[in-house]
Amino acid sequence: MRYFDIVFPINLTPLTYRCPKAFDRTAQPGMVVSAPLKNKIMKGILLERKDPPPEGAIKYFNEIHGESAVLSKGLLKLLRWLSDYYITTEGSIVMHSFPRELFEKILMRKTKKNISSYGSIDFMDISDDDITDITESFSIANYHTFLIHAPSLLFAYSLLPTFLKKHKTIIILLPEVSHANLIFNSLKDHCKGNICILHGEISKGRRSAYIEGILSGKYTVVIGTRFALFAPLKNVHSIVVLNENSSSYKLEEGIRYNLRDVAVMRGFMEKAPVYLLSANPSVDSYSNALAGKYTLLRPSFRPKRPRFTIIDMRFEKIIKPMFSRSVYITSRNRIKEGKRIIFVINRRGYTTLFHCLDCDHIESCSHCNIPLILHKNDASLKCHYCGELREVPERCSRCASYNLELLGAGTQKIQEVLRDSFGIKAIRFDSDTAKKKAGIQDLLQIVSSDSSKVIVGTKMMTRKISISEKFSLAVVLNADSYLNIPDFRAQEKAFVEFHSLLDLVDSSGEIIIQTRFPQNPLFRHLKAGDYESFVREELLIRKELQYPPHSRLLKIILSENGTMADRIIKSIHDCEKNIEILGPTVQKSRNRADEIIIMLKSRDRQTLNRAMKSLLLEYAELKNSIKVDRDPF
DNA sequence: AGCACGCCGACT
DNA sequence: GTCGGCGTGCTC
Repeated sequence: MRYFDIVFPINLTPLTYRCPKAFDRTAQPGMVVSAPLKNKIMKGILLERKDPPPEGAIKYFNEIHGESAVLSKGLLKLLRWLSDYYITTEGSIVMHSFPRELFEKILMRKTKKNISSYGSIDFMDISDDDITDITESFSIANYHTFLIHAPSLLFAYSLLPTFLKKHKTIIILLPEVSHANLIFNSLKDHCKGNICILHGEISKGRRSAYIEGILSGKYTVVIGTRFALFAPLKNVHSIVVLNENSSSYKLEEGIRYNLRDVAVMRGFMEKAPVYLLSANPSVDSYSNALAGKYTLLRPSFRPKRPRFTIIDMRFEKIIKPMFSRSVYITSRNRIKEGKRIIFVINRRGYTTLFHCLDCDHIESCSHCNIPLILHKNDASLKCHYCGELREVPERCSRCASYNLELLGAGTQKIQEVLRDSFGIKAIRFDSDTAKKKAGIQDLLQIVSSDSSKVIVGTKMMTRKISISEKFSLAVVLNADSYLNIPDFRAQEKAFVEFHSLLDLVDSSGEIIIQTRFPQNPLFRHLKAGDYESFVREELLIRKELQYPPHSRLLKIILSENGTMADRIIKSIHDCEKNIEILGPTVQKSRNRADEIIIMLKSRDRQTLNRAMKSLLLEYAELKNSIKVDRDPF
């Protein structure tokens, strides 16, 4: 008599079933079967069962669908690991992350339309001499993680054709849908119809066809976002994670894993090499490379780069709001020459502070307690966190004084300064203008049209503008807003933000950064283009403060207020001495009720896992209001 | 007492 | 996901 565990795509641990005699020879883990569950027949996946069957009556499963296993051994192992590491049931992982097409009827196939509206990029020619380390690594047919530090984003993308030549079955991950579409289009000509794309915006019909094609062996190259990593390929030869540092890989809903870490784990389970690829590697990955856990590969190609200029705002004369003398003069000259310029300011709206000169009161959001931003177009004060709108007051809401001043600047204000100073109409590119009916595609169209020379935008602009656009000058007007956020990754994020401007500026161009903290070592390393020194210095600071990667974090999110937080803290305190507890704090959210956050910090992950598992047992009746975030951002 | 409704836990 | 048990509250 054979027994199997079956995992159903519902939040449930695997359940044990008997294998009917007729399937004794054919049944194997990874197959899709139907089994009775609560008077219903439901589809699930067979898992291996090693322990003797549990006591009590055990039902038979009904039938097997398909000829062979749908999930490879590697994917099954990954499933087990995910449920253990992220402390959830196997069923919930299958429900959230595995293709639904494995269980549902394949929908009618629609005529396949190509994605054409998203454009494509021209890959650069890469000389074999520049990437000998990389091509040598191709001889490895076992698990190993390589971190490729590419000299530019275009170079990183341009490595893909080389990978496709060497590896037959390959998963290529990108952090965002738009990137995935772009690279899919660009790679199609390099493949012989064996490439498919999977992400949340692919229509159901096409997704079904792609999953079916992956199972039948038609598609061996899978490109995409989260869905692509769980593609049911039989044999994975290699996994490539592009822009591995991107925070978009970190999920903030459901099971909050970091796709990059899961990709490394799938490589391990499939015995396949994993390539993390970025022009700005994360400190986490880089430190793994320095520690010898990953192998660092650096192409010898060194492109000519634009130069960085750091402006010390403590001593510079400020001519216009946010415009130092140097920036004012340089931009005036470039505008005269008809050059293309981007201004980066990390704030939309008009002014950031509505400030009373008599009582120092700053108009703030009653819900989120952060300053409201003046939006001149719709004459309102807006909370950028919860979106609350308020009319612009004539008098201070605390002391009723008329003596109000506007402080700080956003994209609207900069647009106005550029108009008044240079008589030009700059394009505004932020989430306000991207949301308008014209939409982001139109905005990108306008940016690429020749008439648009000067653009003012937020971080969202620098991420969306294609790397085929080039500017001769980029100005970061308020660098300090990146540096002074209370996050142990603030320095790293800022470095990436400034460094990634290199991809948008001509090699003969210039990047100017205005700061009141020019002594920050980040700027020295940025100018020298020496990422490794930056990381080494950053790692020393994090070691001193015991932050990751020198420790592990685990975030507990409680959706129930009351005394629960205190009780939980006490339980952890009593059972684990090696865990540092931070909090509780209240997390305001724009679309959910307030949440209570408790942060746990420990040297090793096992301690955290142990504590969390016993905690969830102890508070089993409240498990629906306790969420866990491993390695939070 | 009888029945509709909603919440919550169990499902092998 | 979905069924059934159970408690609540309303009606006959």
